[in-house]
Amino acid sequence: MKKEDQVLMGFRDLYNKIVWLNKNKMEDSLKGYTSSEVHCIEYIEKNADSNVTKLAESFYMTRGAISKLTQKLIKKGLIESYQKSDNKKEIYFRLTAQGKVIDKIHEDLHKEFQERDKAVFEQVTEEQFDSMLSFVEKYSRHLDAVIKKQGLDMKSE
Amino acid sequence: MKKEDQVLMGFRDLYNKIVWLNKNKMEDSLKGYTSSEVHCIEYIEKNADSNVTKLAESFYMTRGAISKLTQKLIKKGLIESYQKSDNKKEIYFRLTAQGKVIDKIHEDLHKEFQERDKAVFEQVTEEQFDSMLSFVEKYSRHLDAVIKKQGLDMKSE
DNA sequence: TCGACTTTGTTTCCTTGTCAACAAAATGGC
DNA sequence: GCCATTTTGTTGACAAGGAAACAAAGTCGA
Repeated sequence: MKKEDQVLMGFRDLYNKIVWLNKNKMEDSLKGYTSSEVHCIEYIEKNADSNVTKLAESFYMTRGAISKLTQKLIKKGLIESYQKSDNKKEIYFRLTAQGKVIDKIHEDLHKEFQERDKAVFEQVTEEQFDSMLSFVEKYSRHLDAVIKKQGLDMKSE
Repeated sequence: MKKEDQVLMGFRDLYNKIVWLNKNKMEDSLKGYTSSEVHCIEYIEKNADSNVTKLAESFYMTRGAISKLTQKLIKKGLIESYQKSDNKKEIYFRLTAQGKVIDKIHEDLHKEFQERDKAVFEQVTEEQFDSMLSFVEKYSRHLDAVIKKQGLDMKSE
């Protein structure tokens, strides 16, 4: 097998493992909240004026799904929506006090994960970090270009 | 932000992007087949005597989900099940001729993806490949240990 | 060998997300 | 300014996957 395949498959397996493990741990610690809900809360806290469309693009999900998710979070009292005086279409979100509590717990959990994996990262040299970061950025930019090109292609079909 | 966070978030975003892009392309080329179905076919072709449990573990999905998925693939005539004379419990899968056709198309598509991303991988040195592979392997083994430990912990609860 | 425990696959109910159609607001060319 | 187009968020029908309960087969210690 080619090394690029090994890398991609290795990443896939590693990523799935991390997601599975952290999801289990999180839904165990934050009972009553799914990992989707918590990630949504995290994003809203970190990004001012986030709305359905931005959340959907960031999570590679449909607007429909995000719309339902945010409505649920509003019903649960974790986020609230607001609008700006010069735009009656876009609807933005921010955390409520209760939402901030959840975000804080999630943040602590995140630190716990870091602690759990510290041994692995301690072995990584600065050069390795930079090398991986540069790879990720290059690849990501490349795919953005592909997506952009494809977007144009789709219109012409 | 710490570099380890940058790396992890970079990988997460990159991975989501790849999955989204390839999924779209695949379900466009292989109309009538979802990416889950195709991945299931791929796994069965590559792993002799695969069964529901092995598929579930490999995909980090429940056995229930895989059970339904394989039943659908059997109905579609893409895979068939068989048993061994000394075990009346385990049920294995293999591809039918039609399944192999789909697998072949998927394989070609995979080569197309490689071609699409060739430019990125050409810039990666042998050392970078090895460094990333070693990181992935170390991290993966570390998480396996965590999962194993957690498994024991759960029993004791 | 027998009975308790484990493993394997299936089923039912429920949640989550997609798809496609839609309404309302914003935008842009003329 | 007006009308066609685009953007934004929502909805309902549907499909995919998870959780839990289950039956049937296998395993293993006494």
